[in-house]
Amino acid sequence: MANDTCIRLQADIEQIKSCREKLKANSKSFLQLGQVLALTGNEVRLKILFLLEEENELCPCDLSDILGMSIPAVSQHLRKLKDGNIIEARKAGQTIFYSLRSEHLKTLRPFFKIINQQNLVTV
Amino acid sequence: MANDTCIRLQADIEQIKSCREKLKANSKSFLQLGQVLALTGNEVRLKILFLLEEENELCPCDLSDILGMSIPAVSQHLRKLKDGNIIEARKAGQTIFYSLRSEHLKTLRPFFKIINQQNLVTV
DNA sequence: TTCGTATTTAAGTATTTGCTTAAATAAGTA
DNA sequence: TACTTATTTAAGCAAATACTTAAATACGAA
Repeated sequence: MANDTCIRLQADIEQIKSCREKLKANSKSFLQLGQVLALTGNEVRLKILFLLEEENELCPCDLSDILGMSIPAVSQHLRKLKDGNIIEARKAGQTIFYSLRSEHLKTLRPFFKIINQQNLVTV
Repeated sequence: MANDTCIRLQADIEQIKSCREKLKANSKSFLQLGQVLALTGNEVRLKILFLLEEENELCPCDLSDILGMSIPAVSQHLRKLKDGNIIEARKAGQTIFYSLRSEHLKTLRPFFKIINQQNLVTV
């Protein structure tokens, strides 16, 4: 950056200072929550998470069929969710079942609630 | 897509059908919520929303100063949030104050709650 | 061992994102 | 009127994203 003419003449210096401190105090939260929201902020992944909540567990192959997209595409989304510790894998023979991890349910539940509520309203 | 060998032999056809219907019934929600989450799934924008909740309203110039980034960069984030109907603008002379729109507070509140809770836990 | 199924990984590519710098608006002040 | 301040817009670009196809891995059955 390094360019442009600010801060404002009438800026409230105390307010700005206080805001900076709030950001600093919560920096960890912003990073962590931001990562989770970035993962859920994709329609395909949001659908996958919703389906896992509904069905308990699903495999890449079934998800591919449900979502109408290629298996590698689904697999890559699953990997991101797994890397983000939002889902976990259970192996059963040659099929792998994915399910939600309980740690992030606190964050995810409100989304599912909104989806289900809007469904009621819309119908 | 059109490639690859699925659906699974042991797939539960009824389950797959039911999942497809659930997605269809909620398609509007997935689109709308997905868009909101995509906007919040950026650390800078998450911070902006958090600050607007805390301070009620802020202008691009102050945000630029608080966040330590250029004014055009901030302005472009604000535009996205405004296009997504998450924030609104109030003009006061030559400065423009942005604030959260009440419609999406239902979606956003849980995030702020998580941020504040984690802060308590971490400290 | 060979074959088929389920999944992942890798490489390639078009699109999107988030910044930069420079220029354009818009509003108040001298 | 010209000048400063606050903001937006536009163009350019590097990095990230989300898919594609092809190849690799893992497991089970014949």
